[in-house]
Amino acid sequence: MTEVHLRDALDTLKSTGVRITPQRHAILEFIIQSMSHPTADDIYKALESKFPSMSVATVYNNLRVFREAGLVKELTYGDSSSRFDFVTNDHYHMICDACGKIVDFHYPGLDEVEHLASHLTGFDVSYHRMEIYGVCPTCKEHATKVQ
Amino acid sequence: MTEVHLRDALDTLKSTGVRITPQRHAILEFIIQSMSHPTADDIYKALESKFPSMSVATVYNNLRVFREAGLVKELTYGDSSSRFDFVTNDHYHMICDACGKIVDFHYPGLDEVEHLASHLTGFDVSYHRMEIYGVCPTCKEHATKVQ
DNA sequence: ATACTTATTGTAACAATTATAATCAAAGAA
DNA sequence: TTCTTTGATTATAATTGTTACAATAAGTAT
Repeated sequence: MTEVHLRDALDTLKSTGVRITPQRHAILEFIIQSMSHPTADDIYKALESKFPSMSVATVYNNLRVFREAGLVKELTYGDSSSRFDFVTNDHYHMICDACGKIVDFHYPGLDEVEHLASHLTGFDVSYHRMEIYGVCPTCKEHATKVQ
Repeated sequence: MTEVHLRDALDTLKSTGVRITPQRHAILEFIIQSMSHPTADDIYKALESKFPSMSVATVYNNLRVFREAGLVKELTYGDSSSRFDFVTNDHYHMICDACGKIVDFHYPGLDEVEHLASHLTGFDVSYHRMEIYGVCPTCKEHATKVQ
């Protein structure tokens, strides 16, 4: 699964004339196989043993390249730094208010909402995103133990 | 309408023991009557004629106070700074990819999605947010003219 | 090989936000 | 009232995520 995604992603890059460097390959691979919506710094730290001389700027540069190619989405929440999510099929995010963990879940597209919104506002809709906030099972358990 | 909201908000603050200073009153009033989801800097600039000596820190401090009291929500998008939205009844945001304008629209709560997500992930849900992206009527018109 | 383009690196700059310390204002107790 | 305490504001320094820039390195094509 991961391999298929990676191969597709590399094809997409190649077809748009973007050179595939070892750094780019590694960053992309990390985002795809990591299920954790990493920050730029997460990626930087995860790869520094493999690429000791890689600059943070390279991570940011390439995240921008990937974003422009439509391969990753940038997620900004209240906390300091952006998280990056590999674009596969439609899914939404469940975010724990206590520990910040992000869990994906799938739901059939909210076409009806998009249509209504478009009708009400006159916008041409391109996409939407949704986040649900709450407390994850682990934090719930912890909270009840603490009491 | 605005006045009612402001009075309610001040009551909420009073009931939680938060002192209502002239700055707080002005910031709250501005957020409520402004329909534009202002940034901290927008608020600071808008009030500097009224409070020439007010510090940016005061704006940030009080936005945090209001957020903790549940009066405002912080919205973070890709762009640099957070926007602040007075909490009234459930609504979502339509955002223009071209000019960044944010337009509210109302939609009956997405209870079904919340329930499914809760069931799938085991989270206790507290709330959700959704943004729809697209191109606003003004930018559409402009784009066609430019061609 | 040579020239040309593109990517990476290292570092400086920037901008939003937060932390800190000092001053100021309000509220309560004596 | 005056004193004391608490909380708010101010001004500024520090922090942090991100971007800009110039120099170097690596590919690509002629």
